[in-house]
Amino acid sequence: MESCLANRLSRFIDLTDGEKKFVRYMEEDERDLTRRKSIVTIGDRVEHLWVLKFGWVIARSREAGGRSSILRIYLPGEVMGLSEIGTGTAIHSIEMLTDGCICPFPRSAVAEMYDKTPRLAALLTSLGSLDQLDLRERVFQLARLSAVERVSHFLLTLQDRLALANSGRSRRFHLPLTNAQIGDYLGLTDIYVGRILKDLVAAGHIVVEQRHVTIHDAESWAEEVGYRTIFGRIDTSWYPDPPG
Amino acid sequence: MESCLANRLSRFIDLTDGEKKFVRYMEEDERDLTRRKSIVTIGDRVEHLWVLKFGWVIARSREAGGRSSILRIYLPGEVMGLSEIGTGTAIHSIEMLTDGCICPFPRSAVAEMYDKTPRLAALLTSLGSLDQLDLRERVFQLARLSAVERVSHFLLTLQDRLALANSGRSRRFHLPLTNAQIGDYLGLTDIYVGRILKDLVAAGHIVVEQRHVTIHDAESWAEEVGYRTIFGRIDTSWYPDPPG
DNA sequence: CGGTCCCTTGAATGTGATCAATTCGAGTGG
DNA sequence: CCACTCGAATTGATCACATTCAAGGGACCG
Repeated sequence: MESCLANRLSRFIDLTDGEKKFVRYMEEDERDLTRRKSIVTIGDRVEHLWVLKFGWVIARSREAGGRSSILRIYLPGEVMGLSEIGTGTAIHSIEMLTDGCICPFPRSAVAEMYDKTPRLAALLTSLGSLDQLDLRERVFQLARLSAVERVSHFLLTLQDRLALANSGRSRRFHLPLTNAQIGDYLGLTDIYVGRILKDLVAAGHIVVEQRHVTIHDAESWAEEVGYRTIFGRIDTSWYPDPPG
Repeated sequence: MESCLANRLSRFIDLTDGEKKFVRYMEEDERDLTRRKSIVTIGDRVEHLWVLKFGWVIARSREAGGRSSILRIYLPGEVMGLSEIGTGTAIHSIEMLTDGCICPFPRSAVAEMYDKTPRLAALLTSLGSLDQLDLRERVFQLARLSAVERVSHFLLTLQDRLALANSGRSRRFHLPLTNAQIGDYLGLTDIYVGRILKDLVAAGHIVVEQRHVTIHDAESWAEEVGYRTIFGRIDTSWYPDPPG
């Protein structure tokens, strides 16, 4: 099974042959992109969704006054473009954070899904709903958590998400973001992010070397900063039966 | 047409008879609720979606340390529960902000929609996508805007959203939120919200009396604080054809 | 009348931003 | 092998936006 989407979706439901075929069709097209390469520019019409095969991708808002923030970090296996499907126009940009590979498939394929593979359609709806939960958590964090808490939650969440992507939690992971980008994600300045990371290292929570982070005791750290994972399983009980 | 959902959906597509019937079925059940009445408590299983017929509703996150924030304000005609559909479990609470009326319909009805009224399913997907856009904008605002800008954007956005709900923009509207609640929505303290509102009044942007706000010159104010509406139309071009 | 809820005002405090200078490191070209 | 550059991390000093704490006032309601 070389399909990373099938791989990911299989965590939730056992795909039928028809569904597998459809997934393959969605991943038919494949594009390798290099770091900083733009996928969507603000104002673009968006006629596709994308599966991110590997690499990291960010969605960013740019606004007046040079202020902008990173709205979403996409990890391998995730579906990109769900927030643009409604309007068909990008109000945020999407670009490669690292080298990587994406599989575009037309938005109209979603219409087909309703008919041919309704469970996949339901799954896509569920993924959109998870994106909403993540955004809500971020709203809370930005609104009510201190800078230290935000950085801590950020790293702990990343560890959890990477565990999902790589099917296996590891204490050490690659973090291809600059301090400035972390700041854009968390609503902080690059300088302050640097100071906080230094403090966290001093406190013995993490080790940082060459864009790699090692988390020492995730459990107790999570406890300390009030972090709890939100990646509960998807509930498929309401899904329609697979055809055939 | 007394159905507010049908009313709302009709802004996007002309409903067929079959679709109208389905919408009516979704709104069959109807519950009047009073202010502060809880609809969903954190941890609840969520087997329904709801259409808000009238009144205001808020989704709130509660966390350790008494800190919490308001994640979503639902206005009449909007669909509630889209962020819970994926996990089937509430990690945020939902409660009435004012007296109002909601129409619950089972999540399983969505599965039916894929088959019977795929365009409604697509519309629901689109609505979820709009919710994402709104959340993304809020992430940006919380991350990068000053308190004055946040309050300004908040009021201007509300005016735009109410215009959609009431089909008609008006300079004056009811704002059933306390300063503390506005603060929970914007990541500020009640006290500072009060000060800012006072400043905005002094600057001649708004008038506030008895929980009612009048916006003087929305255009120039929006210009001044860099606000732009994100409520672009829904793009239905990819929707499947209606059956029959 | 007391009680609750909400808004208001003032003064002090602190978290995180801002500004500016330096250091570090990887890559490049001589 | 050594200069050079460019991007990023670091450090110190200062500043300000928003919070916190505390007290008082107004509206509503039993």
